Amino acid sequence: MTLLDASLSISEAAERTGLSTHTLRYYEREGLMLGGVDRASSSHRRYSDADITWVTFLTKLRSTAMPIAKVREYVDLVRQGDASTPARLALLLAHRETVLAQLAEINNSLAAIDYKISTYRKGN
Amino acid sequence: MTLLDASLSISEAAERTGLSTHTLRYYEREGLMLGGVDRASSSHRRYSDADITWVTFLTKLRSTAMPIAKVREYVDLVRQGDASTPARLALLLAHRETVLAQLAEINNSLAAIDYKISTYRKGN
DNA sequence: GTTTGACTTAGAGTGCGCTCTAAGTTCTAG
DNA sequence: CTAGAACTTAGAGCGCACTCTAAGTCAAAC
Repeated sequence: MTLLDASLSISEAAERTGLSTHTLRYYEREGLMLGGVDRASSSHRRYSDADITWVTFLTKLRSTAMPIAKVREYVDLVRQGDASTPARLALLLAHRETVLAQLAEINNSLAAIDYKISTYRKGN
Repeated sequence: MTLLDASLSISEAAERTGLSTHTLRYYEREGLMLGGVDRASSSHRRYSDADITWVTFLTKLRSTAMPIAKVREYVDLVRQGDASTPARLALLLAHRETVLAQLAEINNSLAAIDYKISTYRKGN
């Protein structure tokens, strides 16, 4: 098996993505990897650049509170090939709206917190 | 018992705060109410304006991902009276930093999602 | 070649924040 | 006065996203 490509062990992949090895395996079990992750020596995982790129994007979806189930929907669309591009676009646009709503709510709450901070600074 | 004050039943309080009655009772059990909630007829809860104001602020803390345990810390400080004002200020300022970090991360992820959206629009 | 540590699996366990249930009590409308 | 809705409690249950465990296999260094 050539290791000349940029493939990584699971612990290296964990380090590069900021996830734990447990979480990487969990995501794979949950069907969140686009294709199967390659195996070296027919057992240890080898993460390709494409795998890392995908996991990185996946963490962007997760960090904007996309549920695992919706990530899986997206993955299923990707697996269906080019024909699903409009559906993927629609899914991401819908998610974008929920992210904007999140941001609005957090900013709104932050304003209330800042107001309270200002009252404490003034000495109540 | 006078009902001339603006006190609300738990279902009215739920409606005004956007929480469920279950959640309002849960918060109370968890020690997140500043004082005990008044009781009418020695059993049913009556929420005062101050209670509603507090619950509203509490939801701002929660919607910015402050854990229940930290909200309780804040509540405990409030119960200690004016002497705890500096500690409360410090707690809120620290939380403010985590909120700013949250916002930065979400915005960063949103940029990646927007980029992906743009590739789908261009036809990959 | 053997040790040490990283890897494998299936499945159990955890922490958080609710959410619901059951059995009983109280309020309100007619 | 009575029916039905809303309330009470203590405690069990749930959904999500991990996180860990156990028992075993594999690999890199000596």
